[in-house]
Amino acid sequence: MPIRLPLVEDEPQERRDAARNREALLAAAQSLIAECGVGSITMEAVAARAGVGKGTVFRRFESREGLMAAVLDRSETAFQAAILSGSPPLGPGAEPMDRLLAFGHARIELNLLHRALISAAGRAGSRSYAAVSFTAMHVRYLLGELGVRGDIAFLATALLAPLEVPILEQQVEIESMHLPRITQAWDDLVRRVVAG
Amino acid sequence: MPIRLPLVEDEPQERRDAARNREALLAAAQSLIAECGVGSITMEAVAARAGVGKGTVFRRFESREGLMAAVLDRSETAFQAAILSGSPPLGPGAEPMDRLLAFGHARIELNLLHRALISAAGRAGSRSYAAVSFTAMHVRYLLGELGVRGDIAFLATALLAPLEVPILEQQVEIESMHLPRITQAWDDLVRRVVAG
DNA sequence: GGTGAAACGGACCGTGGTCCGGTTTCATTC
DNA sequence: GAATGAAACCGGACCACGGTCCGTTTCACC
Repeated sequence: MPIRLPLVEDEPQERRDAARNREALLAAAQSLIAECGVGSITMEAVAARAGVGKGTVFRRFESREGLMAAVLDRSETAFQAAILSGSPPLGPGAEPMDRLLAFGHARIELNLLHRALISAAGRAGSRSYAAVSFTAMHVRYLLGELGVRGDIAFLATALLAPLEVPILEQQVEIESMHLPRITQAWDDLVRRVVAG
Repeated sequence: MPIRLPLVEDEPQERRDAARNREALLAAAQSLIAECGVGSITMEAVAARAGVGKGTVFRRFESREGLMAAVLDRSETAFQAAILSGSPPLGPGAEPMDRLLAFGHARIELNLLHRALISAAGRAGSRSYAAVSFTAMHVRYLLGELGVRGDIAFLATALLAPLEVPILEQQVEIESMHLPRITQAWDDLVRRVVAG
């Protein structure tokens, strides 16, 4: 029997039933979302499908937003992996400008694809510390590589802000903009910002 | 007795009791918000203070968001008036660039000031058709005056997006940016976009 | 198998939102 | 200026769902 060494990132140690329940809950949530849509699933339904009590759901995920954020996390992780170690131009190896534009296009499509889930995740979701951090850091890094002068942290935020779900939704639904126009206009914005 | 001519903007005619109740509800909401904060007031409390039933609140304002949006509307109207007919540089008379920068600064401060209310108003609030329309139209107009080429509708949105409450909150609370830095960085963004 | 800590579950609560029978208001008519 | 009828409004009981609480059960370790 292996002795459990207390490593650096040794979290408070998740019990086996807890881990099983978390997996069951995530799977239940995912399948229910696929069936009924994000908006019309209830926490009680998720708990029932996972075969646990409602209290357990809130113990694991804090809130509805927390659960949604956890579900969202899977695809978001894949996206991060594509950036960190995927193929160019999204991944490393391409010119910074190409990477930046590729990033924007991917982000737009992803945000539109998961907009219901992202909205439901609210502040716990892509806006959460880790996700914002990663996304913002990546854009900041690319802006740095491009030799952009000025308040890079704010400029990164400014480039990302129009890609956020509420704004994208407004463009698509109220202004009747379509995807090609948005991506093209965003490219133009990037070039203006980079050109300085 | 004056004959009621069917004017162009003749709405379905609000009954006197309905008007009275709407005023009472708005006043009640405003005072309750001032006392307890936006987050902790309930629709029932607003109804009680206004001396009406809960059903009436929802009849008049559709939803919690709708009520918040209605409360917000007052200061928002004043802001619009300041732009349309106030003194420069916010109002007409100044150079377009000065007006644009003044607009941004005012918008930032207003969004931070009313952030709780704006968030509570959600999609029914400053994001609503009329408000977005006005704000976006004004920025588009100024960009046009400045001779900016390109997709002006998108560029206006892109300039406005980083001023939205969730992003502003993120900057202030997580990134620890302070107001002067934000306004200065936004000015820089504007100049880059206008310079093309 | 004993023990303490952690997780479980479902009854319970508060609040946003709906519904519908009763009431008020207002234009019209006399 | 009183009667009238119908549309609009009112109110509070009611519902659904997110979130909490706490007695009970399970787990990991000894």
